Formats: sequence, C-alpha cells, structure tokens
Amino acid sequence: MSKPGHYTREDVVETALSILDEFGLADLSMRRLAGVLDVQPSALYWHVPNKQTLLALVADQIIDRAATVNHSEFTRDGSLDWKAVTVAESIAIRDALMAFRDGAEVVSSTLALGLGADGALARIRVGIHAVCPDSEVARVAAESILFLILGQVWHEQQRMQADSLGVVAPAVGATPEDARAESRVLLGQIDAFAFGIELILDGLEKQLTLKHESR
Amino acid sequence: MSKPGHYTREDVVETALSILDEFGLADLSMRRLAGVLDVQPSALYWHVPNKQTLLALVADQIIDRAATVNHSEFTRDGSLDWKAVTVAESIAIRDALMAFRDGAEVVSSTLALGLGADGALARIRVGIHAVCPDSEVARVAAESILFLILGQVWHEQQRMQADSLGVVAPAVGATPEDARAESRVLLGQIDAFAFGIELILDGLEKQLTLKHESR
DNA sequence: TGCGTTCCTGAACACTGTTCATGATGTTAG
DNA sequence: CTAACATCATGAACAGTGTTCAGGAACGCA
Repeated sequence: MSKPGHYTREDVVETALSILDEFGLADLSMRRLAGVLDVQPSALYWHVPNKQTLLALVADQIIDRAATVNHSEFTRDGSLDWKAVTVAESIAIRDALMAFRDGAEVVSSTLALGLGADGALARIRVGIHAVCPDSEVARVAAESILFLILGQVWHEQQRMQADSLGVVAPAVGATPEDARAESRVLLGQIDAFAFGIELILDGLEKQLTLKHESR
Repeated sequence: MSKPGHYTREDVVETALSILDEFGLADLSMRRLAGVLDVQPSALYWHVPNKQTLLALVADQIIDRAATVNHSEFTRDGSLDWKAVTVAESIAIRDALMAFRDGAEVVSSTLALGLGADGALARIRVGIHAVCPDSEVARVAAESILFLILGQVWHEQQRMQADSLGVVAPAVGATPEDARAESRVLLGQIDAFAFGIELILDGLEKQLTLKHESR
C-alpha cells in the first residue's frame, strides 16, 4: 500500500475507501490515511481541499460501483416494467451501499451536503420517469425511495457495528434460537427492503391511475 | 444560564438542547456546554457517561415535545381514519424535528445506535396497527415512514445550514425570482412531505385489500 | 465528630482537521 | 546546460475535540 514515488488523487480516494471498509468511518482519519500511504497528513491537502470533499469522492466511488441494471431484461413487448426495474435499481444501490462498511452513512451525509453522489437519485428516477410525466411527483417518489434505501441500510450497518462491538441489544427480545435466527433475520430484512420500495411504487401507481381516470 | 449551586441531569440536557438550537450540532461540544454552565468539562461526566448518551437524551427530548395528536378527531362513526391519523402523526413528528436545529440528524443517529427516541416509531405505528394485523408488514411500513420523515427533514435542515453559510447551491437552476420562490419552495416541500407519506399508505392499503380478497 | 454521598476542580492524555513555510523532485523553455 | 516552473511532499505548529482521574469542597445523617 506504500508506493515509492508520488500519489494521485485517485490513489488517495482508493486508500480511503479501503480504510473505510476495513475499519469503519470512525477510524478513517486524515492521519491514519496518511500513515497508510506513508506520508505526512499535510500531504493529503494537496490532493484534496478538505476531509469533507474526500468523503464525497469516496461516496461517489461507492455508488459508481453499483451494478448496472439491464433495462432490456425488464422490457416485454416493447413496454418497460417500470416497477420491476425500479426495484432492481434500488437493490443494486442497496448492494453498493452494503458493499462498504458505513457506506450508507458516508453517502447519506455527502448528498445531504449536496457534494455529490447524485448518481443514485438519477438511477432511481429513470424507471419512474418512463411512466410518470409529472416531474414533481416523480421527484418526490424517487427521493422517497432513496431516503428509504439510505435509512434502512444505515440502520442495518449501525446494528452490525453495534453487534461486532458486543453492545448486545439484538432487537428487543431474542436469546432463544440464534444461529438460524440470524440468517432468517437477514432474509427477512432483504424481503422487508423490497417490500418497502414496493409500497411506494404501488402508491405511485395508484396516483397515476387516478390521474388517468380524471382526464 | 449559570446557577449558583449544583446541576441536575435535566439541566445539562436542557442546556445542550438550547446550544443545539442556537448554534447547531457542530458547535455542541462538551467544552462549550460546560462553559455555558460555568463548569469544568469533566463535571459533565458525572451527569452523563459520554457525549453519545447525552445526544440520545437530547433526541428523546426533541421527539417527546412533538405535539400530541387527538385520535378522536380522526374517528367518524366509530371507525378510525387510519391514513389521516398517520399523516397527522407524521406531521407532528416532522414539526418536532424541525423545531430544533439539526434535530433530524441528532434523532437519526441516536436511534440508529439504538439508544433511544423510539417514541417516534411507536407513534407512527398506532394508526397502522389499527388496520394491519400482520405485525411484520406494519413494522416495515412504519419504519419506511420514519426513514422518510428523517431523510426529508435532514435534507431540508442541511440545506438551511448550507444556505445560511452562503454556500450558494440553491437547487440547480434558479436566480430568476427569489423572494416569492422561497415561500413556494417551502409550501412545495410541505406538500411533498405529506405526498411521500401518502404514497406509502396507499401502497399499504393496496396490500391490505389484496390480502382481504385472497382469503 | 466522623462518615458517606453528591457534585465539581484542574490537569492531563491522546487524539482530531487544517495551515504554512520550506524543500525536494521532475519537466520544460531559452 | 542552466534557469524557471509546476508538482508533490515535509515537519512543525495551532486550536480544538472527547474522556479520564486523583483530589477536594459542601452537604446530610448517625
């Protein structure tokens, strides 16, 4: 991880990403990052103006690595199954967030600051825009889905960290079962995830049919 | 703000809340809090084990102060309008988050850590539980609504802070109009807020009718 | 008078992000 | 070949952070 000569901005972001994944956001300090690169902390400030934009670049990397969704797979007889494709995009984004430790928190605070990671919203919008001409309604629906994804993944990742630190608190009850319970919980959360998205899409579909009937 | 004698835990939380509201989460440090109370920073650690639980207590205060919703107002002919009451509860929680600067962020990270502020989820659940017997479905729906509230309010408050710091970036286009645009944006966001909630509730309603038909 | 609880002091530890003057490279122009 | 320049780094410092810990003052109670 320690090159001989000079580093590029990409190297810095890449190393930050690896520290994030291995040790978490709390341990991703400029000093630690500099240490891994075998460089003084101040050297980082040549590549990046401050930590916040570094995190924004990291966030961009995370969502840029979301698997691409093949829209043609969701097209039958020339018409797009917009609900299925939106769920697929949502799952792709979710997986991208889950692929890095604290991924949801990094992305969430980054786009809260308006510093980047807008790609996620754009991807959610495509399927919706195909059927929803009202851009305002489409915007709200897409944002709702994004908040849902971020909220759920954040929650899940926080729970993982709490568990790994041995802060007990596994749900509320529990202690009977355990080994098999864990896998069932995981499955349950994946199901719950898609279910929440579908709630919004069903609600949107109802709004659309109402509009069609009223004209 | 500086009493003569001893402080209680409530005093500390109350003062923290006032600093939060006046200067924001970034400026709410233990040293500053101690300074306002005219006390050494270490004195705070008698009242509170660490900053995280202090913030959890602050978060509890924020959502405890959410206006109570009179459910009888949403009852006609003995049956509860569960969608209307859930929207009302959501708005009450939203207003509580908006009542304090960075309220959404404090509450969000607090309940992500599982340290408190569960009251919000409970309040959203009541209306849903009245019509949804499946506790798993109800849980996911309620969580979805909560994530939506937190996500939107967080976004909005972050934007407010960014604006007050003069970090330009008002949406994307803009600069034509301005004065009236602001109020319209505010109205638009309140509408958008309720609309997002209604999307989920409509989706949930569809799920319920599907279940009724299939039995 | 002495004990014990309650609340706070003052100093210190080990961090954090960030700035700045300085310096060592390598590339390019005259 | 030398001078200028952009590139990328150093090392020290600043001002702040959360947190710990031995000790001490003030009080109620036996």
